[in-house]
Amino acid sequence: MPYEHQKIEQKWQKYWDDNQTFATNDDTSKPKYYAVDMFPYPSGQGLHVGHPEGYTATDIMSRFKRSNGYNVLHPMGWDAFGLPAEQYAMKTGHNPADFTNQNVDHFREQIKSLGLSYDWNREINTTDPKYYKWTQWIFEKLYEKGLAYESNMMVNWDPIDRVVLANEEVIDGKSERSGNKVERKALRQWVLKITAYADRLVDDLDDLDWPEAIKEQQRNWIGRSKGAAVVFNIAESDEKVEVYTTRPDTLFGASYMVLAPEHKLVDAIVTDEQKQAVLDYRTTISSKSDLERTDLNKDKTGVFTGAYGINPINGDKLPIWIADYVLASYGTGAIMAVPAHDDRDFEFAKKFGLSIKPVISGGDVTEAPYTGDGLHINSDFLNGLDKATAIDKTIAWLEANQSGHAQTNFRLRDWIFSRQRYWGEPIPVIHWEDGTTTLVPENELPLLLPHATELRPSGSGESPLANLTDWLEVTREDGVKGRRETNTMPQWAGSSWYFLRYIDPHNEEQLADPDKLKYWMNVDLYVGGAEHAVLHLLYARFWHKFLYDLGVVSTKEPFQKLVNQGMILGANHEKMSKSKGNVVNPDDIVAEFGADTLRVYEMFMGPLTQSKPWSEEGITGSRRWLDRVWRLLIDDEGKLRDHVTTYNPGNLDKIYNQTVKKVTEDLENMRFNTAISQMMVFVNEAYKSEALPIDYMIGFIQLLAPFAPHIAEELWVRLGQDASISYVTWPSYDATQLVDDTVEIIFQVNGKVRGKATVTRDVDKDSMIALAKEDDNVQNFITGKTVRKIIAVPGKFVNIVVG
RNA sequence: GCCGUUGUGGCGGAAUUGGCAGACGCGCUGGACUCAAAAUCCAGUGGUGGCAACACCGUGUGGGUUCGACUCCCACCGACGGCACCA
Repeated sequence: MPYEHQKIEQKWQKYWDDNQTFATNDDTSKPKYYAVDMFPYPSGQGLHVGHPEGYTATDIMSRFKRSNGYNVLHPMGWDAFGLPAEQYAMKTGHNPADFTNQNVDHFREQIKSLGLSYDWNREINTTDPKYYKWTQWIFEKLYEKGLAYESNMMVNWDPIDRVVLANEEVIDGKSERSGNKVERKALRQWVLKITAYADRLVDDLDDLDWPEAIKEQQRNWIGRSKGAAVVFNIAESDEKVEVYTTRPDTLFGASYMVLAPEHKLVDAIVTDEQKQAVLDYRTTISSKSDLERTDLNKDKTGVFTGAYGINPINGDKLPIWIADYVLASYGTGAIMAVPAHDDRDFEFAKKFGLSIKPVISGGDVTEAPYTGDGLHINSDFLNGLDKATAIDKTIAWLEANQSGHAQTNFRLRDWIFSRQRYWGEPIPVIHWEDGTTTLVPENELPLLLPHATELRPSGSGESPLANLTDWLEVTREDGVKGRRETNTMPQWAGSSWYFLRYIDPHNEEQLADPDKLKYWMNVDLYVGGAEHAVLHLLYARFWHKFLYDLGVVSTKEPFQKLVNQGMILGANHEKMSKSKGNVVNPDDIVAEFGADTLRVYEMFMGPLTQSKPWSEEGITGSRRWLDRVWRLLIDDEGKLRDHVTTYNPGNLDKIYNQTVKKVTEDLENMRFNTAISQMMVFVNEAYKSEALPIDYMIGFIQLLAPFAPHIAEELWVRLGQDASISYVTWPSYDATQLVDDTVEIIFQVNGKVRGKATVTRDVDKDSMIALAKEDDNVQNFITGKTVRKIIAVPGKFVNIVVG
């Protein structure tokens, strides 16, 4: 009887469901293992072959840990709010909730067909009011602690359709949908003060078991820098400008100043002659995106304001310019320009004929800026000092003269938390006509998203919720009228804490039970795509730290170990996409070859963390191997083959024990591709053997089970074992079987292999050298030459150096 | 431009601590089975030369360290991903 994957996979999936094999309890007597996949956005496209890669990896680890006596929590859920649903709803006139639920059902069915050992009783959905009640609750806590505030922030604005656009909806400065030219416009937004946690978000990275590259990206994103704030008085004015610099030591070299065009002080200091030029300049840059202002335009632009700043250290009068290379959102939105020692300032100074004054020796600043270290010149009391000393001395001078102070800055900006969208968690806030703002009382949460039959833009830049007057307008007991917040939360909100809810998903009283949180946190393994390296992981860490401060969770960090799976590319080595026609649908693979084949193939393709191309031949190879495993044990009539016996002639002892060792170690390190390769070697050896000792077959099936659980369960019972394999103790190996009495050693001459010999394991150095010298081929290379040196490592090799 | 990742047979990849480069799979070649084919099983398979033993070349390129380098160091080139003119 051939290997019938469809029958077998259906049978065991039903068995696991009926027996609740993977339902997890809070048995705290066992060590715990918490494995989480980054939950998917249930798009209308359905599952992609990239999804099962990470899911299989965490599933293998979960199954492996169950066999090793761990209490394993392995859940799945849906990140189901999001822009595509809203766009689709606008286009078709449907409510996003309806087809989102259909998409979720489709995803669940597809994921279940892969035989993943999730505890489906813990399934969560970010759009479920029982879930988002707690998302709203966290927001309210943030608000109460002063970490959520309203502020005018720049957004992408379509001036004709009067809607706010996401960055991804803006293509070449135009709206993807309407084609209208997009402007930057300041709009009232809810903002979360993530910058209050900046130091901790950097410092606590050190203890995490994350890829170094991801940690580095987070550090760069947060961008902590140490420098100084310097205050410049403005000539013929009472105003002052504060600038931020990482190089206060170059203060004597400052030759002009630049304010961001949006800087508050510009209007106050601009002279009448320059007013029009400043206005015009602002207009030209207003339509530019950040990208256009920076990367796409290498040619520096700017306008003189007519005003001058006074350098506190030497009284120099410095012209004040505005230029878009200075950003309002970083530092103080103003800089002192030292063109001799900064690339950008140099370029700007050259273009506009501003003076360039060297204050550090080492380069030729008529040619290029010098940014290296060196002794200071033209700098009064700093002359002759190096960079570090001069920085300290300048800061001391600034502080003594009330002209500045040491300052740490972050590149990280506060998190714009509101979206002008319908399909998101409502922000539980009411704006009253008396000018006050209050939270929706905690006992009234969740604030439900009202059902909308037809979504229309509000026309005011507000979300479509502004059209729903019944929901929008509220009246207090004292008759004061109010209006609900029409902004909703971003998709990042629900995904910033979902791994906590899995721990206690049905709790109506609190976000999750503290004792359960204490037992299960942190997440021991978190797997997902590298595209979330910064934003999602940073936001989730921020919320977690906030919840830690509140005493809700007892750990500082949410994810102890993080692994990023690589991308699965199309057969042409390009990213899979509909337009390229290289998309592979996992449903087709499961139907034709089976889920076990898909799992084995995706794990065998290469290291989990690397991108690798899909191959049609590759998948058939994996299927062929599972066929081979089946036929090794089962004959044409569907019976266990007679050569599976209790008699052990010993010829498989070594390879079996090697295989158990290698697969176990590879699993511990998530090296799935080499684990599978070792099992293939074992099967190849088993095919050559007359007798197959049943104990070895049982052990082998256990090794196979995490990778290909359905076929493993089936062969397991056919080997006479009780169903099911999921919690059976992992096999061990006999280390004494791994060592041979003899070893093969190699003979080298000048580092090149010239011969080999088989010797007893405990052979000594001298006899190895003697054997080497006797070797015919070695003699070809050493006779007539002087032996200069001999290196011998017992049991490994002899290297004779001749010259 | 900057940052990150990455370069090994025809292809995916292995070599975990500096010690036989190419495990395993795909593909290809040959054999067995078959009337034949498919499937399956067995064997071979980095390149060049040689009947062979074996020799030379070979891990993106050029240098270096070392008895010995895919592995360590320096410089460069290509591919992929991300993006901040961050003062």
